Amino acid sequence: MTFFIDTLSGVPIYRQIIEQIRYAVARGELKPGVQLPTVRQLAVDLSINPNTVVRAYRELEIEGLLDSQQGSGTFISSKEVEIDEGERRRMIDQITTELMIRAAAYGFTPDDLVEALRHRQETST
Amino acid sequence: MTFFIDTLSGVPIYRQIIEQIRYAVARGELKPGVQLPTVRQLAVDLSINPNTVVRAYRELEIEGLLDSQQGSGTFISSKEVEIDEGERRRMIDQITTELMIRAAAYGFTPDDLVEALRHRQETST
Amino acid sequence: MTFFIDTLSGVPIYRQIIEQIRYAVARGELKPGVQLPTVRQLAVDLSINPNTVVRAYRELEIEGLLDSQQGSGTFISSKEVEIDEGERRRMIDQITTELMIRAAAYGFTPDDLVEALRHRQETST
Amino acid sequence: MTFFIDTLSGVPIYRQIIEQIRYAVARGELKPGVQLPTVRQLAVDLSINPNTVVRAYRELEIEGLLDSQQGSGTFISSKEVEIDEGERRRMIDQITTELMIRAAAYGFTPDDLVEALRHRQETST
DNA sequence: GTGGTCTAGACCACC
DNA sequence: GTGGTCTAGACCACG
Repeated sequence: MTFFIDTLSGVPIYRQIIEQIRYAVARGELKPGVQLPTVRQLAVDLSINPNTVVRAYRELEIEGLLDSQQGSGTFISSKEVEIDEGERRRMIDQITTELMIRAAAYGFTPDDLVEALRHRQETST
Repeated sequence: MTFFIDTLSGVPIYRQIIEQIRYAVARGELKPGVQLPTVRQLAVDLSINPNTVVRAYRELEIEGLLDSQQGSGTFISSKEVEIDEGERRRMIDQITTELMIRAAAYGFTPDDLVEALRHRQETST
Repeated sequence: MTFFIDTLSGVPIYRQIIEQIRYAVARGELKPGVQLPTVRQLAVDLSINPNTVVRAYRELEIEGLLDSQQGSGTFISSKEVEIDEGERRRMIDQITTELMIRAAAYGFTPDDLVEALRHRQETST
Repeated sequence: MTFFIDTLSGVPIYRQIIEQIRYAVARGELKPGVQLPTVRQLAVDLSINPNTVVRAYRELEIEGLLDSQQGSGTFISSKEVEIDEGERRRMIDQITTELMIRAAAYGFTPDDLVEALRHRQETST
């Protein structure tokens, strides 16, 4: 997989990595057993500090999404990570809330957001 | 105006204040010349440190949205702050992008988001 | 005399009053014995707090430029205020220093300042 | 770069830092990408509180002149900060106006100022 | 009373 | 190690 890091967004790098891996798994691009880039390799590729990669991998390992095997590498965990449906529900609620507030601060209505989302879908199709 | 601070969200308090004021001005609730709560008063109301309020007010003053007058108080700036339309466009793009990535990390599609937004609107009607 | 107060400049109001009186005296517009507006009158005229006028007058009285006479008003002092020549020298040095630094922060050279000053003189002639 | 703080001038410390950085950038001493002293280091060097440095850096970051990267340091922003020529013009006007008023309060004419500026240039040559 | 500045020191997030 | 945020409390400038 390819990563895209935006150092200007203010979003921590390790978090960007985490979310992109989670996303890739969620949509099936990364299947159980697949090997991820090594810590050092990814650090070089993204021109970032290896510790940052370590931190992202470790957090996903704790979560159960990855399996790090000493000496051989890091892999997508075979055991499906079931996210509790209630938790998932709360998650999308939290996300929409935060972003409605942020959009509202610039005078955007929820309708504007919906339109922007639709526009994104069309252009990326 | 009334403020609502969520200390658990991870969003800095001063930033929450900034966005709520920006929002109130954007939707016309706070008009030019109107006085904001004093630094000390708002600090007491929100049970936070006065310096935190100072910081929020100061940032908005630099931006030109507020006018602080030593000895008399802090007011909504009389000069309209023109937000460049291009900038506003970039803003909603950035917001929706972040929204989509974070949602995708939990397996939500843009359609799920639109639905969540619609649901919000209906329930709040 | 007429006063001009700029509340947006950041320069304290009482200081603007002080400097304008000092200036008027320096160039001979206000001669010894002349009565200044009463505190209340000036406060009303400039739409400011009477205490602000009191402060300006008091500071000039301490300096010896004004004489406040209980019950009758405030007057330009009859005794010439001799400013020590050394002090005057230090004053202009301090002023030029501060303003060269401030101008330099925006990339202006002393030559730019000289030119700007000359331009002022011509346009105001 | 080296900083010089004058605690007796009445000019806030954080503002002195801001102007000296702005100046150094304006005259090309600090180029894009160059790292500034760390917050703690500069605080020690100048014998001031780290928060005061933070405040100066922060203001310049909002302005776009600096980039602060958590964990690595504070740098001169790569993106050139375009100062609008009209704004620059207004700036020197405001500065010279203030200079002339303050000088006039002590009986100095614009010519005296020009002379003082010239004198400065010669002696510093 | 108002806001402005500074200090001292804490804890967190990130690299 | 770096910067980011917040608190507590001081003193000053201003109206």
